[in-house]
Amino acid sequence: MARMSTRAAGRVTIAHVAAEAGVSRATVSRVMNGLASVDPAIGERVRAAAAKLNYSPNTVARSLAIGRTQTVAIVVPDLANPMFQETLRGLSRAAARDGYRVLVADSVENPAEEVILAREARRRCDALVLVAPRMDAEQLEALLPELAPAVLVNRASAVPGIPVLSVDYASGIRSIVDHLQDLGHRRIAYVAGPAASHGDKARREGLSRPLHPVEGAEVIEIPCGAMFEDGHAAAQAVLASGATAAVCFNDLVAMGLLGALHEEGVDVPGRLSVTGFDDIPFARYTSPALTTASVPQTHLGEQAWVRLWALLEGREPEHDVDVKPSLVVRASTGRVRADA
Amino acid sequence: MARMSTRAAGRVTIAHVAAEAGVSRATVSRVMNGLASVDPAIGERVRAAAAKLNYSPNTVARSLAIGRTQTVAIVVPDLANPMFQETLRGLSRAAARDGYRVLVADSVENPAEEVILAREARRRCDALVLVAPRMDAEQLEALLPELAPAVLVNRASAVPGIPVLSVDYASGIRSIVDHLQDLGHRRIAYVAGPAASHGDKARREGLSRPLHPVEGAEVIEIPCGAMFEDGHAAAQAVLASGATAAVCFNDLVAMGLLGALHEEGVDVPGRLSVTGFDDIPFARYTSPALTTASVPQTHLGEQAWVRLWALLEGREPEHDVDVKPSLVVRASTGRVRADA
DNA sequence: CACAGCATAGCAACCGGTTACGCATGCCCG
DNA sequence: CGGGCATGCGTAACCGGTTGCTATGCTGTG
Repeated sequence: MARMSTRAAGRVTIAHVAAEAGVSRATVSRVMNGLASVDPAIGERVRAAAAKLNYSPNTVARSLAIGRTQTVAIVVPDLANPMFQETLRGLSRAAARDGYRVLVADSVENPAEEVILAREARRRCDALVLVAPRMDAEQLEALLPELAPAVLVNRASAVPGIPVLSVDYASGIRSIVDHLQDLGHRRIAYVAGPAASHGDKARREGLSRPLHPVEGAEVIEIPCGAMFEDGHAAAQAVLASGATAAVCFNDLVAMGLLGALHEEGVDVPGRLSVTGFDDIPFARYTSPALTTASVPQTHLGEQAWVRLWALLEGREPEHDVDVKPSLVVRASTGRVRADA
Repeated sequence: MARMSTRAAGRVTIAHVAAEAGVSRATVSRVMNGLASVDPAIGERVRAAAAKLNYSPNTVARSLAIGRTQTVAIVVPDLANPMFQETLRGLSRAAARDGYRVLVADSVENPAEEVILAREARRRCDALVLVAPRMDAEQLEALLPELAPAVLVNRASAVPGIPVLSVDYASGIRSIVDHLQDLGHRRIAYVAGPAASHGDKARREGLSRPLHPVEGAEVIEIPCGAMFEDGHAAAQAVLASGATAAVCFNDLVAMGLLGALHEEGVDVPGRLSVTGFDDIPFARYTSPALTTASVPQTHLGEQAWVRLWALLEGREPEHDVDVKPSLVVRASTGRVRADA
């Protein structure tokens, strides 16, 4: 049985239009692309023929001929994660403004798959945005050159020609810790992320080098993860740690923790202050609203496009970006209690 | 200056491999596609040549030749909305399992743009998933035939050959109202969605035909919207209405409302019960956890793929789906207070 | 031993556009 | 009035694969 396909049975091609208008295919092509040096009268005849036949050019054929697909790919580790969704959205909207479309590939948190996907996605498109916080650094360096033009989001690398958009997690964490210490907190729990992740490593670094060292300050580390459930499950350990504040790996973990604390009847921030990281859209609407460090992920997606666009146009891309997250104080943090 | 492009300077083509292996391009093609009737020895030589030259076939050229792109498009009104993100994720993962990739197009809530986008996206791909809750019904019917193969998500239509995956919003709302009435609520506020949307119309229908009519029951309608801010802004109106329960258009509105109520110090569910709709991943982690009607959007995305896949393979797609949302009772609803 | 029949690889057309090049036409100007 | 040049369109090659048809060589059989 015949497969349904792009090549639908009676699909009208440029040859049909040419015949209808009584000109050559070349002329039709020139008219469709608005190229100069075609007689206005003929141009009109061609447009009329195209309209009559309801012609629209075959994108694939065009791509093959001109060597560009007008499409870029983005590879993310998990489409369920709000951060990557934001990046995708920023990229998609920015690219759309320049007439480009976006192909998504979700590696479902599988680093091995990620390499395959990146290669394959890149081959289908003109350029690639790679978001791979878990990928082994060495493997990444080896992979990057063959992906160009490409940009790397959310982690550092030093491959020439590959723009990097990174987030200064350490500085973000420091501003959070600073804020908590200002409120009098001394014993702080770090509800940690996935051990293998670049982001977790960077956050630890921030914890170990406080901005304004304070007498008697200490950080207790609590192994956790990156999702709601992880935060929810970590509640007991956090409470048992004797900390007066919990600095969570990200907003999802913080929300999971908040949920568990609410179920336990623990007062936030009275008994325990809680902070997140990322400032996902939902962070503003938790109860209490979440204090967090804002990472402008949508903006990173847009900036990724700006750089890809420069590379595609043969221009020099703008300088790399290293965003400093900004502290957003909401209701989930408060002054440490006198009796604590 | 030469543009960077898919056609990189020294890109190795099938002709190079053929030359290297001392065979024709046709033979290389057959080997690469694992077609029968090629001498094992030659097959090995070709594979060796391909490996040596690091050859990988040009996807665009292949697509042109075989008339398939192995890509499907999805058009959504707003990539920031968790519901559409879920659909995208379900689609993307299911399609990936069958070797297909997904192109996304975000109409940014612009119905006019939506039509253009859908046409264009469809032309680049083998098939289309259309999520267009706001699009005018007449326009939709006119558009659908030329999009085939395609499936329509989240709304009804009767164009033959276009599978539909719809959600029975009315039934979902009825189960929520039922639940509230069981808890003793009589005066219920409906915090409404966008007037133009298909979903809002369907929900109203559910409200007007309760499952188990109850003496003295009444519904007060409060105009609102579909986002956090809308729900947040509607808090005063809800409180002023004298209702003991608020049925929100969706989870986002409910979360906005919960946030405002928390700020006002209003006890939920003591003073006011609140329900959402959709059961987005965050609904479980609000405080209090949100009672809502669960719409399996990821599943819809997967089912969309199953049907597209059938159409692409020339098979008869499975019957249409009309999901009945299931009530998920959490902590944001409770028995009406005696003194209310 | 001759010939039918089959397995295998190459030729060439094709997918549907784009574009370098060349030819024909007409205009300007010497 | 003729040469030069600009303009405008068609011819054909090309993008990089796939595939129907055919030619060749080998095997098996009568």
